[in-house]
Amino acid sequence: MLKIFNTLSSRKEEFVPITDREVRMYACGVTVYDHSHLGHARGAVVFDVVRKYLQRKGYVVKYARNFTDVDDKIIKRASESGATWKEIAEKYTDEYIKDMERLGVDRPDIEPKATEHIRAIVELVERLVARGLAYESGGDVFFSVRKFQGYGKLSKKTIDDMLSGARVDVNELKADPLDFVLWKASKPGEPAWDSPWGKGRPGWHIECSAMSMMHLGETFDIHAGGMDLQFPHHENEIAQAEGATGKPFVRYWMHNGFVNVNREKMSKSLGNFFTIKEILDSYDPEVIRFFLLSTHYRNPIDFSDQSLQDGRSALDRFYTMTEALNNAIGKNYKPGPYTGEEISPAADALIKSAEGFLRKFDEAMDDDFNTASAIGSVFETVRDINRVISDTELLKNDPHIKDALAHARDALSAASKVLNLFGRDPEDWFGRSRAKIRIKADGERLAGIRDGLRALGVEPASDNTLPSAAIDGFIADRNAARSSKDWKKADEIRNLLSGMGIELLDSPEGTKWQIKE
RNA sequence: GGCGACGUAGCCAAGUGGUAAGGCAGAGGUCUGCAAAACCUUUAUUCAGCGGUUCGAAUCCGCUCGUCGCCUCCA
Repeated sequence: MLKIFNTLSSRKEEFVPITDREVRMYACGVTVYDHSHLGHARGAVVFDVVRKYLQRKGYVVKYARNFTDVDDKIIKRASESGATWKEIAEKYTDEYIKDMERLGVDRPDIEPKATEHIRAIVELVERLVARGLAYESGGDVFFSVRKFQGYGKLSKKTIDDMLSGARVDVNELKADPLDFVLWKASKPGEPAWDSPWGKGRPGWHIECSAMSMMHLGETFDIHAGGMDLQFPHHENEIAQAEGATGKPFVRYWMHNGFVNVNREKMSKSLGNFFTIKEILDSYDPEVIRFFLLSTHYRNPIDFSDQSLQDGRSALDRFYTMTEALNNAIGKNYKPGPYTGEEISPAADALIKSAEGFLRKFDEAMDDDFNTASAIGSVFETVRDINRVISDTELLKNDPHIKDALAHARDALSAASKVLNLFGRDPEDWFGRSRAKIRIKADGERLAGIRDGLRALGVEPASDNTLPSAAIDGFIADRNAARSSKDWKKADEIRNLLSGMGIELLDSPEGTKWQIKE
């Protein structure tokens, strides 16, 4: 039974969708005025996993995530840079899509943009005006917060709290300081659309109410976003939607925690943010995804190089196992049909472990998408598999062990589809499928490496790269040295490659190499 | 000031009433020309502190301390 922590009730609730086998969900995306940072990535990755897990549970998921492509910050950015607001929005929309793709986030089914839904937005504002919940003032249209029963039910605030909270927006056009804007009159040069109240543009919260209801219906299942969107953004969305329809807007509200830096929220205003692009310069995208999923989505997660490096080591462990497993039973080996014969204890234990793993994985995910716990179970299975493949006698003599290993691999693969982690070919993870190796060194060390390579008969390119194929030659040289017990030369070659970040691994099957970042 | 979250080993992190998952790092061992990996053993008698409820609490209740977030655009 899937349980979801619902912000509305502040507790875990059993998930029951409105329509039997269908789930309609909406996540607040980004305002496209700048590069996206790790914090933005967290929400996208987390809700991507939510979507994939719902699919594993057999639901047909209709998933929408918006782009806010008209907004004060975009306009400001445009006036600073000389580009048009549209160019700014398009540039960062494209960039976000690319970033997310690299992080293994699938495109949502619907990616609505505010500017493409002006008509729906205007209609929603009109409905609110007609119902007496909104009023026009000087070309702006405001929502009358006090007229909406239940304002504050999501963020657990009362009207009094909000007033005593301190800073109230001073705007003489508002009838009440608590009111918020639905439609803004445009100043000359700003983006503008026709409306019953004159030329204007949408306010900050109305687009999400309008677009989600248009694509998913007036009541839908899940609405997600960052913790900081709870108030005022989502509170206002509820007021707008329920004010207009008189129906419940959303069944389950989900909010993800922040990415912190030194225990403080990563944010533009603090200037302590790392863009996805720059982190991808130093880390494999899967490392970032692993890092973001290694903590429960509602807890804060502290960003540091150390955490990322730990994640990389953990993934190394996983893919080392995968490679050994592939060597042991073959990459494409599938278990045969069960013929009814008695199975050896070792094989039986491994099959039970694989089944136990899937059960634990689903239990963890059923418990409000506990990816951290789910990943823990993955590594328990990794150890069980390693235990078996390190026992060469067992591998050789047990007729059932290959099938058992294949079962375990299948179980992991089911989990891998949900997390979109652990699913790559080890060749790719270890960097062997790259065409070129970059020598990460400079100064004297670089010169030393170049000399060493030249001595072995390979001239590095001027951009300090060399073709991956050259490594095989070095390995052959070293193995020739090893067979004549020329340990000194063998070690020289190992050290030379190690100096440029390439590690050689000897095994009975031969020597492999991998890049250690 | 109001509302809320969190505090588990050297680090990261699960665990919401039944006696502390997992990852990283460390130590010893097996294997190995060296190295790496893997495996075995080991690393929290204890879950910020103090009280309380209970046969039993990291888990429930109260208080204290500490950290953070929202209340203003923010994932």
